[in-house]
Amino acid sequence: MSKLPPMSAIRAFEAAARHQSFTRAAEELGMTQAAVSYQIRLLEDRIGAPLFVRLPRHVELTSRGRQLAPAVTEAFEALRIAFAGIENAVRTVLSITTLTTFASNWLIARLGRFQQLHPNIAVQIEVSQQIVDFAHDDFDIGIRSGTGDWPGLEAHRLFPNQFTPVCSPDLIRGMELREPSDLLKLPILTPSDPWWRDWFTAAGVKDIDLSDRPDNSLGAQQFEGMAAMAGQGVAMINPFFFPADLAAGRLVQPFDLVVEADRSYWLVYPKARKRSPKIQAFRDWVLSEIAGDVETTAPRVNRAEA
Amino acid sequence: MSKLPPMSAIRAFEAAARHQSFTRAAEELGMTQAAVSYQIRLLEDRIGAPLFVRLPRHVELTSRGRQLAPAVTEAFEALRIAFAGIENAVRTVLSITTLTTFASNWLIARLGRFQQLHPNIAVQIEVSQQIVDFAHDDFDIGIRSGTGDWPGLEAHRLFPNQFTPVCSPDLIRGMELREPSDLLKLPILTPSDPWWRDWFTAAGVKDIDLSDRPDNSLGAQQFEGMAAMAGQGVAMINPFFFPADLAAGRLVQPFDLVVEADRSYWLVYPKARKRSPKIQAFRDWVLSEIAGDVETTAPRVNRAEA
DNA sequence: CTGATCCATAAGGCTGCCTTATGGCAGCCA
DNA sequence: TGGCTGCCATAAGGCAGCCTTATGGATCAG
Repeated sequence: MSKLPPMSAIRAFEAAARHQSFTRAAEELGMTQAAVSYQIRLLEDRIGAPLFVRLPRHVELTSRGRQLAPAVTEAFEALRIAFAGIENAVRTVLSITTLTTFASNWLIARLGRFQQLHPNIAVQIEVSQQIVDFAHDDFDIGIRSGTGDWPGLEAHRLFPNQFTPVCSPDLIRGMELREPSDLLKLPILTPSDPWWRDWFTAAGVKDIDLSDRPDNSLGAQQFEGMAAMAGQGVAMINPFFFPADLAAGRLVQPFDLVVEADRSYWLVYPKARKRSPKIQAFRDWVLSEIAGDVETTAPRVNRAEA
Repeated sequence: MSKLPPMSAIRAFEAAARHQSFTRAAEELGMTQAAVSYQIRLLEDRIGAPLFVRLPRHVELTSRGRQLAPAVTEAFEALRIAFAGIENAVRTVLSITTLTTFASNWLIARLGRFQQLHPNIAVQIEVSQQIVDFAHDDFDIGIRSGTGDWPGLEAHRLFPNQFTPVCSPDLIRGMELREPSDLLKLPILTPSDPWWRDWFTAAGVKDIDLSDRPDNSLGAQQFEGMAAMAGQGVAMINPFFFPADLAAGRLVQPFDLVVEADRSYWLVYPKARKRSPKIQAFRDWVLSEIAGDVETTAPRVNRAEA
């Protein structure tokens, strides 16, 4: 394969051929006329034949120049289109990899507001339970659970991974719930969830056995919460997923006790891409949404056992 | 029009994408792996998104890289083809602009030998009476008449522009030609040629009048010479155009007197292209052909009046 | 004849790019 | 398991390629 002449020279030629003018080409390329003249001279020396005929006050392509110019311009046009496409995609497509829980319980319902704020950003969401490696997969933003120490990643804490039982106020109206164990009198939604055991343990109720209770396994906390609001029972949920319902009283916490894992939800992205406008836009939006959320009451927190 | 990223970076990307390896790309481009890494980093920063995923022991294109690579490779392939075509044409096509006389009386008949010597060089001949400006028209070599002082052009003197009467030996067999004026007893081919007047003047024969003689105006000296060889009369020709015929005696010079203009035939080409192999080949061939020609006798020369 | 325009050329400086050197990482092989 | 190897990242440093500035020539417009 014959080696190409220096790219900068080809580029100068392409612009000069299009404009039929070194001066105009220099303007387009953001350099001086002398530089274009130099580059084209370079290319002509390399090829071994003149590409431009120098006439007073203008230049014309020689026959060889005319032979070369269309192909070169075409190639550059293809490059321009390709890079414009990429740059456009980079600017307007925001790809997010997120945990299922965060997607279904928080993100999906609010994404519309983000899109209204930034109608020119198209959001692509990939839901995945395993933490993706930004070095392996090319995502802009990730939502993940952990302790926040990922090297090379900028991490913003969203909210803790914590749980507390909630139910509809109607379900317990007139009931006297003095102790956590009183909850056992009520229907338990998804009793197989290990958080139930952890919560009762933290509440001082040991060795409860929920195994004989009917288990619906609704799958997403969002559904648990909805079932709870419908008065079907007590759900073990992360209150951060239901700030509005808790604030409005559609859901109530019979006990303040909240059990918290040492892992939190984090929004992360590569440190190197901190300046990307779309990343900033999404990060700022998520953080402001959450700031709005936590204007609900801050519950008492107990740390879960490892 | 969005500005393209630096060409050197695009080039590095193209090679790296093809090889799926920075090291291999560096080899192809004749630089180090570090340089390729630097250039690709540059491009990624410019675009604002990674193009390669760095994995242990190899790299892979990201989705955006995969989107970009084919278009870029295609564009470069087009450039490679275009430049290969030009370089091939420059190497193998030799374009000559030549005076009509030289073409018809000297060059055409001998060109076959040059092509045998250099079968890979295609010769393009443009015949033109006016001197072309190498700055205006893109010729490799010119044959022109003059004094040899053309700025910017390398000039090789081929032979003088000189004339002398010649005829077939049969035409004058048994005749006694003592003085130049004796030629007037013979048929004069193309008596309207001003060289006749000049020659007779140089020979001391003043005020001849050839205007009443039949004028065939054969047009090319080659035809004049052929007519003379056929015994049809005396032709005024440049002996350098008939070295072989004069050497073999098919044409004879009744008088040694040769009239010479102050202009000669020159082979010229731009000084800047002195190193071009095809130009060297043609120049050397022409000069050696002429050196072979002038092994004929050197005639006595008189300078023509201005 | 003067000014404007466009290109060529020379001189000079700077910075962009490349090289060298080193380190990390992971697969490979014994 | 541990050394070896292949591949890439990164830092430091230097050099030359390239660009700018300045000037001149040529031509055209007015």
